[in-house]
Amino acid sequence: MASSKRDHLIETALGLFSRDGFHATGIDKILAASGIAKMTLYNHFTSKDELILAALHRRDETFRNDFRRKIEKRGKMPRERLLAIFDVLDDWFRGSDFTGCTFINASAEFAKSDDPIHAAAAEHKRLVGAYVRELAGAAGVKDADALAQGLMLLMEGAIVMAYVADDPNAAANAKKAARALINQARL
Amino acid sequence: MASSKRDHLIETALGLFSRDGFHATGIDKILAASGIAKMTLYNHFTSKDELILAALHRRDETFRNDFRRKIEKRGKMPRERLLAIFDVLDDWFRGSDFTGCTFINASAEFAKSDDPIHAAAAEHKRLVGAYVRELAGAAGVKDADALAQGLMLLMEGAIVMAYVADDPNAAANAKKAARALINQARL
DNA sequence: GTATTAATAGACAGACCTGTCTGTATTGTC
DNA sequence: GACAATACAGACAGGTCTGTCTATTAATAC
Repeated sequence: MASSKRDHLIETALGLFSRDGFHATGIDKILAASGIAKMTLYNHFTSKDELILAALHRRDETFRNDFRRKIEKRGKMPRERLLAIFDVLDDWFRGSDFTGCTFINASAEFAKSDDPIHAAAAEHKRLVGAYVRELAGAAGVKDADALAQGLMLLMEGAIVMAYVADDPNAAANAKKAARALINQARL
Repeated sequence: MASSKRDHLIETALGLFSRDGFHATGIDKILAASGIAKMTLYNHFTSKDELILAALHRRDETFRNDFRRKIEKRGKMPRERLLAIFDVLDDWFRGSDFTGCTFINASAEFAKSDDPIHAAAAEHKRLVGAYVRELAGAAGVKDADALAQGLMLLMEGAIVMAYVADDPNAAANAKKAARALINQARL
């Protein structure tokens, strides 16, 4: 309970950062949207960057939890789950609140690779990749590393094509390519 | 000659936008880096957004020209060229000035899909996709559309993994997956 | 050589940004 | 009901941003 304001700030900030971008979202907008006073924010976070990091951390956790849960609900067999990835992406892309990958967007705005925000984005991708690797491993293919890397590329590519190029078939196309990769990985 | 200042502004702005981001690059930085007066800039462009659009247009042209030239130098056979895509990407990623895809980054900062800047990014991806489709068509596979879409996903995924996740093998991994897609597309 | 055009430096307005400060009100705890 | 912690509104400082304006200088054309 001690951190209900903190939570509310993180959630509000995350929504605005995702929708409008990080630089385009000022502290004042977050305060107005959340109805929280400025000093309360600076009581919980030392700076805007720290709030951004907290928001990304929150997003990483909820994203990966939801991702895993939805995939494992859609398929029981490892091979099904590898393909289910792209159905989950499809749902995500088609949602009215789809604003691309917040981590890719964060990396774009905080370009230096040693920026903590950029590093948080890299870590997110590493963790998602580890989960895909886990799924590929369970599928018992010959080279699970290579398959996982290939699927990860298709996933990230699908996000970009859906968001930047506004391609409504990005996830379906990626699923088709993923099927080819999985078939080729047999043995 | 009439537009040497204009050219210089575009080149300077493009470099700073790519390296530091669009919002993080103020007009004054561009002026200082180019040694051009503010009124000269606002004589050639009505606003910063218009300069951004001009810079993206320049980047689109040079990128696609270089891309095509390098690919067609690396391979003569259509199938070779499809794979050469990923060698060209590899060189790009390894360059010391690699800052991700300027268009993906622009989309992140100008999130609204009806923003002219976002639209310019979408158009760039469409044009690159058309070129890949052209290469796939020349390779005489069964479903050239599907192959081109699959390769495009791998390309965009490689850019993201190289830039966001700092994966030095992104292009090589993508090439491996591309080979699998091409092999499966036979006939 | 003179008229026109283009570029210059730099001040300026007005808006927005982050982060600090003050003094008051509200909350939860004992 | 008293005390401590938390949150409040809102002013404020100091900086940055885009875009405008002015007055001067350089280049170009006829």
